[in-house]
Amino acid sequence: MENAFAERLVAWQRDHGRHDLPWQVDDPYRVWLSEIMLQQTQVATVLDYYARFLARFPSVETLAEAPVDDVLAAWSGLGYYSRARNLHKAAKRVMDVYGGAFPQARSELETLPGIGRSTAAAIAAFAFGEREAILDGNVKRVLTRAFGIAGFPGEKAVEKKLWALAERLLPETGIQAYTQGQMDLGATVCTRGRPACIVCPMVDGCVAAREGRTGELPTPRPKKTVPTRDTVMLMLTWQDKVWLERRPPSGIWGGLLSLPEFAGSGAAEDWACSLGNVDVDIAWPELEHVFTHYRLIITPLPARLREGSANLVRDGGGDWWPLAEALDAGLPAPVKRLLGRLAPRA
DNA sequence: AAGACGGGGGA
DNA sequence: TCCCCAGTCTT
Repeated sequence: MENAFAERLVAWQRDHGRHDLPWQVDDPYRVWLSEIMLQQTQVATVLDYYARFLARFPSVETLAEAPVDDVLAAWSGLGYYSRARNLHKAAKRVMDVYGGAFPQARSELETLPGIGRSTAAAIAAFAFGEREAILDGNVKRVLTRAFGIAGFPGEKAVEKKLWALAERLLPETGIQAYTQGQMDLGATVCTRGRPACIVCPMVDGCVAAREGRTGELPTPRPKKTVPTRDTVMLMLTWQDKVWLERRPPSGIWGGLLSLPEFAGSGAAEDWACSLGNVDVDIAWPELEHVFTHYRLIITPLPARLREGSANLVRDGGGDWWPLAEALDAGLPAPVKRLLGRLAPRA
């Protein structure tokens, strides 16, 4: 083999990789089962389930003949239960279409339910020695770091680049050791949190190690657009005072003074008007406040109490605050902004 | 308390 | 074709 990457990896796998995993056997059924279990689950967790599952369903035939509920029961606790349903479907297909013998080609394995490109390649390589590239989370981490590939690997263009690279790096021989080596290196050395670059066989050419970027690579998934919540804040004034309420000690703005909130302007108006002679203004333009986990859209609704029950009560309590005093108290930033706009006319 | 994980299925 | 989701574990 002429590429140093594969050469080093295979040598490392021989000396430091894992050789005693129960699915490192010459049996496509066991290889397949392990690859499905390992899809979203780590080795340590899989070991137990794998042994029990195999005891209950020792062959693709017994699996195919079992009721799907039994399969799900054996899977119970592993999560992602569609994996178990697909496993059962695939077992039936292997029996019906292939007479119980797994197909050998990656392309054909890929047609079975629950088997995508990477899983198909892993089965083809481990069970049949086919020269196929895998691209699971471990490989993505190793490749993005070693070659300094930025951009979220789930993104189409980045993933395409990684697949091309993975195929280019494939050795001519020793596909099992090479494939296992990538998985082992990613799982035990090139880990997400604190990669052990000091013992890594690839550290010499590694872009991330050289440039101190192991913390940035692989590029994390872009933050989900945070959900949006809407609230109406009633800016109720009486003489030169504003009605404020103390927020609960925990949660957002815990313990701060804030304006009373309502789900809609209707609810806010209803409450305000129940207090007596109240003028409700037209709502002010919406105010957006961004938290780490959601966006809050605030509709400020100004209202003035002319006369009536100034000793009003709302659950959670509240008080009339002279505007100047309120502005000095602990207030959420957007509430302070709102009260600031109120001040000139108070 | 949030992100990782591979494939399926819906848009 | 692309994007979002799922269920458990790890950090």
